[in-house]
Amino acid sequence: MSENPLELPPTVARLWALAEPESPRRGPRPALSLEAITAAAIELADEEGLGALSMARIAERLGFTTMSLYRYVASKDELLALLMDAAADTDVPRPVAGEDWRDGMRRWALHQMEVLMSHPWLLQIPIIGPPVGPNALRWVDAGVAMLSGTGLEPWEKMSIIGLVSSYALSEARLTIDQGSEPMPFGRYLRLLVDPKKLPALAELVASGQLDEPPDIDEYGLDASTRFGLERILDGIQSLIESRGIQ
Amino acid sequence: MSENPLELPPTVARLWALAEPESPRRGPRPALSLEAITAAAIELADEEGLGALSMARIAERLGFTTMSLYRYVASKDELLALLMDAAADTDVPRPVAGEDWRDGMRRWALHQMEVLMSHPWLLQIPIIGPPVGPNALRWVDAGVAMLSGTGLEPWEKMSIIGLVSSYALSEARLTIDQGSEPMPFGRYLRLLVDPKKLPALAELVASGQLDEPPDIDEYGLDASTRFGLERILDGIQSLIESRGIQ
DNA sequence: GGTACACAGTGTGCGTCATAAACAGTGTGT
DNA sequence: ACACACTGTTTATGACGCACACTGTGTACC
Repeated sequence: MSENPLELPPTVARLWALAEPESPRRGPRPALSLEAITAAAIELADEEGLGALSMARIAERLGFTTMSLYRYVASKDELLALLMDAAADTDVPRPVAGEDWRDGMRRWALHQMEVLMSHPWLLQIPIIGPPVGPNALRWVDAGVAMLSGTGLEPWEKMSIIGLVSSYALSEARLTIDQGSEPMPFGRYLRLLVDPKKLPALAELVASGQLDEPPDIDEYGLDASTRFGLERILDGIQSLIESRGIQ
Repeated sequence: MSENPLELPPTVARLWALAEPESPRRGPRPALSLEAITAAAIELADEEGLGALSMARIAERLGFTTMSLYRYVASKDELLALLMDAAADTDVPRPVAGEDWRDGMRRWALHQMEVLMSHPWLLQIPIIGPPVGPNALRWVDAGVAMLSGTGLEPWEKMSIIGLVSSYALSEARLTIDQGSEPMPFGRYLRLLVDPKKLPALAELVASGQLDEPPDIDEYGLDASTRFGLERILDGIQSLIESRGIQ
């Protein structure tokens, strides 16, 4: 493992060292690598979910013993952080000629949800770190690129990236969770909402609209998710227009 | 434990049974209660965080042995679901005369973030269920009440509640996580962003705006969080105005 | 070329965890 | 009076993350 000249926190240093090959050292050649470990872990999680992702199970899948993994990662938490970035190692949506910022941002968000939902276990990882891995920053850069030409301030662009990302994450999580819920939300409401105690909500329930089966699109998302995204994009558009640009 | 005439999933049934006293049964009087268990658990989590929240530690705090808790909850996961709803047992912001929908929604969101941030361990709970507990639905009802008079469709109101809630949750989590991060995000970017690989992001970094210390308000929130919330509210406003109401 | 050293991988064991199952005592129902 | 349902306890299990010591391997140094 290379040195840490930037004095980054250890996990972040390891995230970035992934991209740099090792120089030869004393001792036996490593038969394992961090890449192999993360690949096996992702495969296992994809097949059996986060609950199956123990150090022992990962090591077994690689044909090694549990403790050997600790030569490569400091802890399981560090491995999880590495997995989050590794799972984002996909093609990133880039601006297309003639496409406006809004269509670009929408595409960026939808694609992010798609990636998240292709690894549902990602959504259950109990730790959060800032999105500073190589892949995470590639995604951020692509999102920022979608906003070029909007005339917004740098800090505003960064906030927008955060807003849209967090929406993508929340909605991906919600979509996945609904898939395993024994009862649709609308039915819960119908059974539980007492008009005397919850009058505003009871009115919505009485409309019957909350009972309708979700209208699922080609991304696996429902109308509510699309609606929320458009509201966010409307809000950003409102700000851009107030700047008298575009 | 009372019966389940509505045929709700077990955890949801237990969430709502909290509000109904037990009729006398055979056997010794229970010396424990679900209320006592949840109160002790919240107290322990508030003091020591989610990591300290084992069944053994909760039982010890109550002066009982671990396995006794299982007379009251089916599993630790069920207890966590109950805790999520119990922690939301606070005063709920209600519409105020003369306040418009936008101010109401902002207040609703900010107050939600405040509650979430007062129990940071809530943000780390690895399971998600739909917000169908008694307290969760009280909050939802209050949010819906803020939207009365907007002329929006019931399903649209429900989507907006979801959008604003998920934003509150995301931002509360982000705020808490930043508090324990060894390095500010701006500094990570300055160290890691190579203009050749990440040109759009590098431009933002070069502006210097991402280095500025966060401007924290009385809710403990930064400018970026407030900005994102206003964009969401702008988007909703845009929709309401497009309906020719208000 | 020989020896010291750093390294990779293994084996062992620890403390902690959630929870199954059996047990003992308690209070009601018949 | 006895059967039964209930509360809380005890005992034990399998699983987990990871500390630490050990063995064998390949390089660095003299």
